[in-house]
Amino acid sequence: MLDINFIKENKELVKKAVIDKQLGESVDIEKLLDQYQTYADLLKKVENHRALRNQLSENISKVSADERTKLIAEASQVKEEIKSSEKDLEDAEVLLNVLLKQVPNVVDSEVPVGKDESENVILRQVGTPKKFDFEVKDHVDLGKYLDIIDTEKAVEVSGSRFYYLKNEAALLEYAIVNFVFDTLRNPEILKTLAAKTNNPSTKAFVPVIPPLFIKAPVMDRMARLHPIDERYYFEKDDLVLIGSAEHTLGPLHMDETLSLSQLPIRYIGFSPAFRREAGSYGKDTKGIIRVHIFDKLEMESFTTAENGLVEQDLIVAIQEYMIQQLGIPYQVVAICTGDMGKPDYRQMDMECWMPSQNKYRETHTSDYMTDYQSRRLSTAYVDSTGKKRFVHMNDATAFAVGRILVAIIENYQQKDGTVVVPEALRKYVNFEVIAPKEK
RNA sequence: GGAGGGGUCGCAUAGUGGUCUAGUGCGAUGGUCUUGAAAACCAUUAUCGGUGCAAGCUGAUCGAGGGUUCGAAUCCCUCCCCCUCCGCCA
Repeated sequence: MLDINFIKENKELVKKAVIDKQLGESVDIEKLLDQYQTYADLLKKVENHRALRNQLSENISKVSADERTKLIAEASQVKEEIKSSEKDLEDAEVLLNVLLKQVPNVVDSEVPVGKDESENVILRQVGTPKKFDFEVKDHVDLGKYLDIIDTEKAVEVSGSRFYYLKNEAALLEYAIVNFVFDTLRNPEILKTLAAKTNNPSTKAFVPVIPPLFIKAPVMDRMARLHPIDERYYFEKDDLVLIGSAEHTLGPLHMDETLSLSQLPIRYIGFSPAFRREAGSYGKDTKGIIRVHIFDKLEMESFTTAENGLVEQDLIVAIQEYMIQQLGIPYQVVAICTGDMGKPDYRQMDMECWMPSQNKYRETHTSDYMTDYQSRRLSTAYVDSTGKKRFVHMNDATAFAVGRILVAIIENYQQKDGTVVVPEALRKYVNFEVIAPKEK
C-alpha cells in the first residue's frame, strides 16, 4: 500500500493513477482522506486520554493511602473513557485500512496511459520469425507426435488444464532451470548487462527453492491475496498455494531492517505456480499455454529507492538476454496503466513468437512496485543519512517452463515433425533433436 | 500427534505487579591517551507515530492478539515460533 502522507501530499497524482488504472469506480481518494482525518482526530483523543491515565497511575504509586483511593476512582473513570474511544478508533482504523489497501500505486511518467491491453505499447521487436516452407504444427500436435506432452491422459486423471511432460520435455525443464541458474550467477554476464543498463551492482542472484504454501495474512501483505478466487486456498490451515515464487520470495525479509551494504539482494527462485484460472473459461483451452500448475523461474530483487528503476532495466535486459540465447523472436511491451497490476509502478512484458498462432504471446512479465509491497511487509533499510526507508521491490519471470517449452517446440520444429534443441540448452541435455519414439 | 522448556534493546543475559523513561556484559560509534594500534577510561547506542523552528513534550512497541488491574515485560486466555525427548515419516 501507499503511505497515507504520500497520498495526502500527492493527491492529484494518486487520483490520476486511480483513473488511469481504471479503478475510478471503486477507489475514492477524498473519502479516504476524510476517513484519515477522522482516524487522526480519534487517535489524538485516545492518546491524550492515555497520557492522562499514565500520569494518574504514576501518581498513585507515589501518594499516601488516602489520596490513593481518590486517584484510583478518578483513574477508573478515565479508563472507561479510553475503552469507548479506543473502540471508535479501532473501527475507524479498520475502515481506513480497507480504503487504503484499495489505492493503487502511482506509475512512472513514461508508462503509457490506456484503458486495456489493446493500448500496450510495443517498445521493440528482436529476432525475425522464421519462415517455414511447410505447414507449422502447434505444440499440442508436436507434443503428442513426439510423446513429450500428454494432455489427454491428464484430463482424465486431474482435469482440464493439467498435463504430463514426458521424455525430452521433462529433461528440458531441468536444462532450462540450470541454464537460468548458471546465467544469473555468471559474473561476466551480470557485469555486461549491468553496464548496459547503468545499474551500479553486478551482484549475483541467489538460487532459492521457496515454500509453496504461504500464510493467507502474509499473502495479503504482499498485496497478492486477492482475487482469492484465483488462489488455491486451504481453509483449515489458512494457507494459500503460491501463484508464483514471487509470493514467498517477496516476504523473505519481512519485518527486517537491512543495512545499506546488503543491498541489492537478488534471488532466483524455482517453484511451481498454482493458478485456479477461475475467470478464463474458454481461453487457451488447448495445450499448455494456460494451466493450473506450471513450473517457473522467478527473479526477485530488493534495492534502495534510488536503484529500483535501473534494477528493473537490468532485469528486463536479463530476460532479453536469455530469450536471445534460446534464439526465439520476441517483443518487449510496455504495459499501459489499464492493464497493469495495482501494486505496479512500471510493468514490462516479454512476448515470444508462437508460429502456430502467428503472433507474439506473453511469456514473461516484470513488475516494479517501488515500496508498495515492502511497506506492509515491513522490509526496510537504513539509508546513507541514517533514516529508515522501505526497500524497493522488483519481481520478474526468468522463464515460465510451460510457455517457453511451447515457444521452443514450435519455433524449432522441422518439416518431419522433429524439434531441434536450442544451442544454449544442449550442454544440459544429451540430445540435440527430439524425435518420435518407437512404439 | 504426546510430554517438557523457552521467545526481553545488534548478540548474550537480568528482570515474576508501580522505583522499568528495561539493568548488566559483549559488540558498535565518537572521544581521551598514543608515533600508530591495542588496552584502559569517558560518552553515546531501539523503532515507529503525534506535536514543535528547536530543545522538548507525548502515544505505541519486551513473539502476536485478547483479558484482569488505577497501573502489566511481569498475572490469565488464545495463537505463532524455537529447543529437548517420544511417536510417525521421505
